[in-house]
Amino acid sequence: MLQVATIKNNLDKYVNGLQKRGFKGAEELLNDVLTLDENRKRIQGELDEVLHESNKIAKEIGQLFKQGKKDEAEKAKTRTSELKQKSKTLTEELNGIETSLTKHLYNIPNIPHESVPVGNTDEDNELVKLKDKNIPNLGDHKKPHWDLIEEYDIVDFELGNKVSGAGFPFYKKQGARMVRGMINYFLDKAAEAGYEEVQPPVVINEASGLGTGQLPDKEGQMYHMEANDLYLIPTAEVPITNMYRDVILKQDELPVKHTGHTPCFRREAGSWGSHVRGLNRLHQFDKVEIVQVVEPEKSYEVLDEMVSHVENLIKSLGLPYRILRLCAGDLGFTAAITYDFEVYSAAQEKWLEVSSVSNFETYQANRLKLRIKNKEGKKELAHTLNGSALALPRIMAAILENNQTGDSIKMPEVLHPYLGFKEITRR
RNA sequence: AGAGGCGUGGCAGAGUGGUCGAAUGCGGCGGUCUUGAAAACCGUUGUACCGCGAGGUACCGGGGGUUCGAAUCCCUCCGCCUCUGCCA
Repeated sequence: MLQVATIKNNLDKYVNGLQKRGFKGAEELLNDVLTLDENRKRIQGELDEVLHESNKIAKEIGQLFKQGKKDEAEKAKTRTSELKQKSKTLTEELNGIETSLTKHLYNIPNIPHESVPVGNTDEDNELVKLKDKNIPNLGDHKKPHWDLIEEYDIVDFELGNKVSGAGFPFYKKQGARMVRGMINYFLDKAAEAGYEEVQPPVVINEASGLGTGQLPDKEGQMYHMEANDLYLIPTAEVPITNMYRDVILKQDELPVKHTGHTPCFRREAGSWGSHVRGLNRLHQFDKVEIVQVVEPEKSYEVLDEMVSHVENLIKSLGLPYRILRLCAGDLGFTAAITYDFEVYSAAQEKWLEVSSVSNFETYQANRLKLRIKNKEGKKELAHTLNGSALALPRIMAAILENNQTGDSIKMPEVLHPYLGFKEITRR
């Protein structure tokens, strides 16, 4: 969430930033926010005065009772009724303004970093790096992964349909082992890079959803359990980042680096089509996430560090990949900048997004009330960042397709120790 | 799930209607002393908002209520503990 004071001091910058995103009516909305804030201050001031007055009288009454001057005390009571009425009115007015103000702020996205390219759709995303030399020539054996998984019996969508529904597959045999192996590999690599492992809950409350910005923006995209008013997490970002909600970090606790594996649940409402097949899009998938909380001055340096961590992971798996800097229009609600990683899946001849790494600057921290106490003892909002390292199903799809030989599917060497086999075979 | 108890500042722990933003201890910070450190002693030490400032307001798990006045009384929600029950 943006800070009112910052909006006020940088109105043009914020208007431009939102317009860059294609956000309609930015100027009007921001002006509304400023007006609401002005009103808030004014009413708060009036209320404070009224409360001051009635506090004073209440104290006097206390004194009078103590001195046994009951009559005078009773008389003083009558003076407060008008004040009470006034404070009630003002409080209601204030609550109304504050509700409206937060609602406005909740619905304003982050503004893009200056390096974010202009654009409206994914076609305007900027290609930062392309490593496609190792795209295999599959020749005669060029089966998409949805055929391969049936042939080798490693993922079962039918079974998933029966037990849960579409988009909830069973991984079987060497497929199940592959999932477990990749999770362990990714977690080990994150640990090597200094990320402390956590295993967070996979359900979150409303406050956490608001904290990282999934709510109210993505309300309809999360599974909601009404009986308990809890949500299934769409990413480990939510529980892990919310570990630091209402926290003031000391300098020596920084940087905060966490990694965690969780299943991720997404309703993907409205995003299904004929182009979505196999592992390309699921309602439940596994992901290893990396999260950092850092000082503002260091966040862009840290962003680069996270980008290269993800890049090294993909490289180590031997997959062709490209890195994109998302254009303003394609940027997530809370992000100031995002790098997407895509791997090339050679049989379906498609680039698949497998990671996105983002800097949220103070946007989440402001909602989370996540602050840093700096050397001078002053508190400032932290910067939060996160990235997928990595999301599994599409990685799996690319490995299966790119490494098929006709008789087997070769596994990347780095995974061998994690799998207990070097290739997937028909059995 | 049922019964009972509890939820106070970084921590521990007083406080059952006014003088309480809150005793006391520990911890933290500053100082005295010391070659240095410890101990001892002195001082200081919550957060947010408004205001140039003086100062004001709010906050004792969350929300609501009673009252001139609430940490204190009532309602409700959440959480924790104990016992009973149930169950990975």
